[in-house]
Amino acid sequence: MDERPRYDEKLDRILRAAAEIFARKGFHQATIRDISAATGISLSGLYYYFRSKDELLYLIEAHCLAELSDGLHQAVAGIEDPEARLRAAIRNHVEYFFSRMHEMKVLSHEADSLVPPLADRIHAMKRGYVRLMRGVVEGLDLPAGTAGRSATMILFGMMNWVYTWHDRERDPSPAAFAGIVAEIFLHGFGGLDDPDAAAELGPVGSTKLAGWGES
Amino acid sequence: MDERPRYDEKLDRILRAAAEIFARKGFHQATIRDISAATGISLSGLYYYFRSKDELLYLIEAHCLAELSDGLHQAVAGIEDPEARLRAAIRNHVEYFFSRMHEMKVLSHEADSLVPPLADRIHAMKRGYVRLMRGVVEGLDLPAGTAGRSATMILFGMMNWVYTWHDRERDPSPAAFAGIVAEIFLHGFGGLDDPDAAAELGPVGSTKLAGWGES
Amino acid sequence: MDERPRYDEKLDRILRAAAEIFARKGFHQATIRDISAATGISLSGLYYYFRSKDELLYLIEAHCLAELSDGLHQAVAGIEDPEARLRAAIRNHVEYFFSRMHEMKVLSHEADSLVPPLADRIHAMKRGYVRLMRGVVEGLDLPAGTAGRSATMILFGMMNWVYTWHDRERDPSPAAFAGIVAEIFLHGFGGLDDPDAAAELGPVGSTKLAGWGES
Amino acid sequence: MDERPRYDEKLDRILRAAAEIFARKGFHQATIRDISAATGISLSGLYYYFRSKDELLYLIEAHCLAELSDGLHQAVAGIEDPEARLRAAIRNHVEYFFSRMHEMKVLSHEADSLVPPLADRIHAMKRGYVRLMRGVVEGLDLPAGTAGRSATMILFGMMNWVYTWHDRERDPSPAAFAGIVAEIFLHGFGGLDDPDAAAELGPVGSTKLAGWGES
DNA sequence: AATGAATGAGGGTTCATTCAT
DNA sequence: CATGAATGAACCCTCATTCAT
Repeated sequence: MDERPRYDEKLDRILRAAAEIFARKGFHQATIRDISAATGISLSGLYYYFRSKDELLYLIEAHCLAELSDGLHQAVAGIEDPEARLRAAIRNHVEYFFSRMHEMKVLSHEADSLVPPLADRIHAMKRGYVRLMRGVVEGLDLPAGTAGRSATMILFGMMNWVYTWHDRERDPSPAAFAGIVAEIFLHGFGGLDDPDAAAELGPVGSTKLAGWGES
Repeated sequence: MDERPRYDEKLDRILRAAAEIFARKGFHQATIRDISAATGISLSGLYYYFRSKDELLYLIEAHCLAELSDGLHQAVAGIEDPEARLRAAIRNHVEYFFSRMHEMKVLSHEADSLVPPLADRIHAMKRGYVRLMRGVVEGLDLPAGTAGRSATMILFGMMNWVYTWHDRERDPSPAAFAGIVAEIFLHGFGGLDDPDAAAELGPVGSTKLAGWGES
Repeated sequence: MDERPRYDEKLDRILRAAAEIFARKGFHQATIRDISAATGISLSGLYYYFRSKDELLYLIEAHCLAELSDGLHQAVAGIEDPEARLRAAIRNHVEYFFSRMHEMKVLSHEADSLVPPLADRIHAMKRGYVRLMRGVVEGLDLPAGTAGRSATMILFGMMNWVYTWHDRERDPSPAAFAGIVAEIFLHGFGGLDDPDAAAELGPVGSTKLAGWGES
Repeated sequence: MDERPRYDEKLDRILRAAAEIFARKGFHQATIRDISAATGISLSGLYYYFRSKDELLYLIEAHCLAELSDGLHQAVAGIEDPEARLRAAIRNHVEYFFSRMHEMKVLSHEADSLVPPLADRIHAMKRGYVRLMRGVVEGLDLPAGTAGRSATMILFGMMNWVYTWHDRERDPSPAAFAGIVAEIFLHGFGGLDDPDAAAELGPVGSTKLAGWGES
């Protein structure tokens, strides 16, 4: 009576369609009717799978955060070297981000769109994930007094901002992008003269992005 | 005769109030009534100052982009050293961001909220500003083949993401933050053992942010 | 083959649960889901027992009216004295009302909630019952010209209104209430100095009624 | 900002139309569109005059209760004789009831349709009015121990039930009805041989009532 | 330069009911 | 007998916008 239907195939279809629409139009501009049209499920039929539009957003975000956290745990497991751990963590984040671009854009962009009951749960999950990542960052040999929090947030900025500018046909592949981010974060832009990393920076293409990245 | 009123004091009041509300609730969730209540100007009275809610967003964003670009030109004028130019450019961006946090959050967050007629003009201005910044980035001695575009976008991510996590009582001051960003971008996280930059990293405080930064 | 299942135990359970819910929330505010939750029978399973929500209301009302009429016939059978007949009729009505408070509240309150096909049958039954009661009223030695209809309706008002105010912990018992009604109707409020009737008027208690009776 | 527009002519028109519709279809079955159609005011235009459908019901009920209470105060002012006071109080109630039949039906029938914030205010007003009436009832020379509460509620039942059965073409006029109620309540049905009161009891006519009164 | 009053076009959500299994 | 899944038709309410004054 209180339980949602299990995470079955149909719910997954709905969640993916909704993520795509939320990513494209924004949560508040997207309508349940849009999702109905995209899935072929009637307006009221959708409410069998979620209780409210808010809960739909919650389901998308919670699912992603869970996968993201699981991935991070596995990615760093068994790695001792601090830099290697960080590279693995960045690679996990970036590759998951690209593999679930819609969902991650929504997770990044609609942080304030959820309200208290559900927002609290998402924030708790996010806090947990950030804490994990911060632990990895602070595992580096930090100069005394350096604030890991700011550094971690700057790292997230480097990675999460990607949804505003990255063009698949023109910009680096996920793996290359992860390498660049790690290199800049660890050694600065100068480190990029690594010929292997640089070689993966893609050629010029076309884009239809509206944000900062439409240069 | 067809022109909108000049940028007078009252319009400025409206723009600032609107920016605060758009930043807090998001453009689409904010209502003209909210702005009416915040400014004390009647609903219909507001329409003397802008033709539509979209134009209101446009006015806020255009004003900011103009100031941001002007600032950048002045900031780098006369500086020859590539690293010094970049530090100046970063400092200009970051300090303007903090001085107009509401407007810059809106500019960063509502990139897709404008539609064609007005969106085009904003995008053109943004493109111009990004090109300027990219020029500064590429002025560094870059390893051959390195993609300035990705590097520039990563730099913007480091800076613009700040609206999601920065807490004035807890996190670094604008100047300190600008220094950290420049240092990481140029020499990596290791560079932060610069005692002067590190010293400015603030102590722990309280925050009520909902995004990635609530660690 | 086309017939609804007989009035079996399970239907009775459904009817009682529905009456309680209809009484509490009102017919139109109550949902079939409420009844599903209250009975533990699935939404679609309920439709084996009734064809529509309207029919459900009909079944409740028809059942009550039948019992009410049967009771009245038996109550006055063999009584010759007009006043005694009236007292018996009132007692039957009041005691049945209290014994089936939910159903009788529904019958009293939802007179307009049924539509033509079913409404007609209920109205016919109600008419029959009212005619019976009116006959009893008019059996009294009436002053010439006095309208029995108005008097009968006033008597029903005295009795049926009870669902809006009566609090079991505070107000007279069904038997006492029936006595009071009969006394007032026959001899007026002055007649209440009958010590036996008056003695049964209950003490003050607590109530949570929302209507006229929450004094 | 918090105040509703004054009780002007247009609001009055809306309230009367709404009362008629609420009386006819019931509060929950009536739609705002019904009211829009009946008044000629657009759906959204109506919301300039009330904040919600609930508040609309509240406005109707509060207005009536205020007039009813004021009327009662004036009706009994300066009358010393207990029976005369009661007759005046009954007359006020009954005549107001008939003059505002729709509103009073709504007030009587939709006692549970309002929810906490607004319901509380209505209940407080109702309680005040009932207390007034009860005071008048208890002003009679009551036999020791007689419960004024039950008697008062029975009196209200005699009067309020009228909306379920009274047919203007067939049943007594308001004044006559008030006289009958007073007579029965004071001296019982036998008192009706008063030729003057009895003379006003109307002849038989047709009715389309669905309740108990369609005899 | 400003506003009170009004509106058309949705948007999220509910609900009685059905039907394949 | 019983149910999980689905749906069409509404319903309340909101909001950007307009226009007479």
